Amino acid sequence: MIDLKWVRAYPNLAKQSQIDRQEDPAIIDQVLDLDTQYHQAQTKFEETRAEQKALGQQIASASADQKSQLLQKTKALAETVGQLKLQSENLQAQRDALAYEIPNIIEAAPAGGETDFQVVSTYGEPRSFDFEPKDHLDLAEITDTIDVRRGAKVGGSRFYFMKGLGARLEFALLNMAIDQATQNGFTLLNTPTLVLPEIMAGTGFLGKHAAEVYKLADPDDSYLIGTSEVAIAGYHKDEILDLSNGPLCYAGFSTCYRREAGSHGKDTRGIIRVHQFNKVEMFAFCKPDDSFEVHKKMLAMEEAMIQKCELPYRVIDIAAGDLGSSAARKFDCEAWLPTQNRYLELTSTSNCTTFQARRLSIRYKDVETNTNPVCATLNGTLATTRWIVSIFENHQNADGSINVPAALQPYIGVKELGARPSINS
RNA sequence: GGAGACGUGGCUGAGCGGUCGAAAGCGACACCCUGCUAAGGUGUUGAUGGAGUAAUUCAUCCGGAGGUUCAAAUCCUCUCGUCUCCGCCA
Repeated sequence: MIDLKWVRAYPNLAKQSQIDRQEDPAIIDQVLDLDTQYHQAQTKFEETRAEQKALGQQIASASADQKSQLLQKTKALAETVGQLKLQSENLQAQRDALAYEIPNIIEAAPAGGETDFQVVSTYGEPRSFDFEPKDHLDLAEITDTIDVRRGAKVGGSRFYFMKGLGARLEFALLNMAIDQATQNGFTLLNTPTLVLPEIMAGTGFLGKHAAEVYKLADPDDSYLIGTSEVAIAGYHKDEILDLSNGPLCYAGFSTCYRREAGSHGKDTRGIIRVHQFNKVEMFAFCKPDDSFEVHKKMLAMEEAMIQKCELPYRVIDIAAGDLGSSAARKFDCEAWLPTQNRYLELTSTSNCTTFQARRLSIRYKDVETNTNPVCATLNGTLATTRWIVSIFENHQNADGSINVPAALQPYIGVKELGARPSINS
C-alpha cells in the first residue's frame, strides 16, 4: 500500500506517478477525499467516546441514587458511540479498499508502457554460428535432458521432467546461485510454497494479477506461490526488525507455480514459459534510503551470475506502465536467444520501497529518532530453471551436445552434456 | 483426525468487570558513585492514529474476530497458533 501521509503532502507527485504508469490519476483525489471524511468521522467518535469513558468513571464511584441517573445518560451515549464507531470504520474500510488498488509510486522509471523500457547496458556479443543452431527443445531431445512430452502426459501442457544431466544441471545452477548469495551475506531460506491469503495479498499479487496465481480448492484457502518473494516478504510480517547491522538479506529457494493465464500461444515450445519451475530469489529488508544501493547490488549479483554462465545479455530499465503494482523500479537482465533472435528475460530485480512492508506491517527500529518506520523491500532473481534454455542455445555444438560453462562444471562434474548415441549416429 | 493445557509490553511473568496501557523481575537507555574489570544507586523505557510550533492531549491496541455490559485483559461464542497425550503417517 502506498503511504497516505505522503500522498496527502504531495498529491501532484502521486498523480504524476499514476500518469507515468498509464493509470487513472483521479483515484488520488478520490482516496484523499475518503481520507478526509474518515478523519472527521474518527475525531467525532473519539470525542464522544472520551465523554462516555469520563461518565463511566463517575459511575464507579457514584452513590446509589446518582447511579441510576448516570446510567440512563451513559446508556444513550453508548448507543451514539456505537453508531459513530460504525460510521468511522466504514469510511476507513472504503478508504483502505481504494488505497489498496493504487500501485506503488514509481521511482525514476521511464514513463510509458511495455515497449518503452530503456536499455541500460549490454554485455557480450551474440555468438555467430558456423552451423544452424538448434533451439533448446531440440537440444533437450538430443541430450535427453528435458522431457516435455511426458511432462504434458503427467502434469498437462507446460509441465516437463528434468532428466539425467539436465536435472543435474538445474541443481548445479541453483547451487552456484546459493553459493554466490551466501558469499554475499544472504541467508538461505527454503520456504513454504503454499501461503495464506493475507500473505499473498500483502505482497501485491492478488490485485490485477490474481489470475496468475494458483489457489487451492474450497476447504483450503491457501495459494501456491509464484515466487519465494511472497514467502520471504511474509517471513517478517508484523515484526520490527533490527537493521543496525545493515540490510537483512535472504536467498530463498523454492519451487514456483504460475498459471500463465494470459499467455496462451506465447512461448509454447519448450520450457521458456511453464507452470512450475525452481528458483533462487534474493530478498532484502532495508531502510528506505538504502534501497537504491541494495537494488544496485542485487543487479550486480545477477549480472555476475549470468557472466559466470557466459551468456551475452543486456540490462533494461522497465517502463512505469509495465511495472507490477508493488515495484517502484525494476531492472531485467535478458540473455540472448540465438534461435529466436531476441533477448529472453532471465532475471528481474525490483525495488518495492515501502509498498509491501506497509501492507505486511514490517518496520525497523530507528535508534536515532526512537521510532519504528516502515522498511523497504527488494527482490531479485538469482537463477531459475529458465536459464537452462539460454545455456543450451548459446553453448551448443554442431552435434547437439552442450558445453557446460566453466564456472558450473564443479557443480555438475562434467564438461558437456553429450548427444545420445542413438540420435547422434 | 480425537482429548486436554495455554496464548498479556523486547523477554519472563502478575492481573477482583470500573482507579489497567497494565504489578514485579530481566533487558535496554541516561545519569551518579566506585582509581581498571566487576558490582552498586537513581531515573527513563510499548505501538498506531488524530489535534497542537511545542510542552501536551485524545482515541485504539492484552493472539484474532464477534457478543454481553453504562464499563471488558478480566464474562460468553467462534477462530487461529503453541504445547502435551492418543491415532495416522512421509
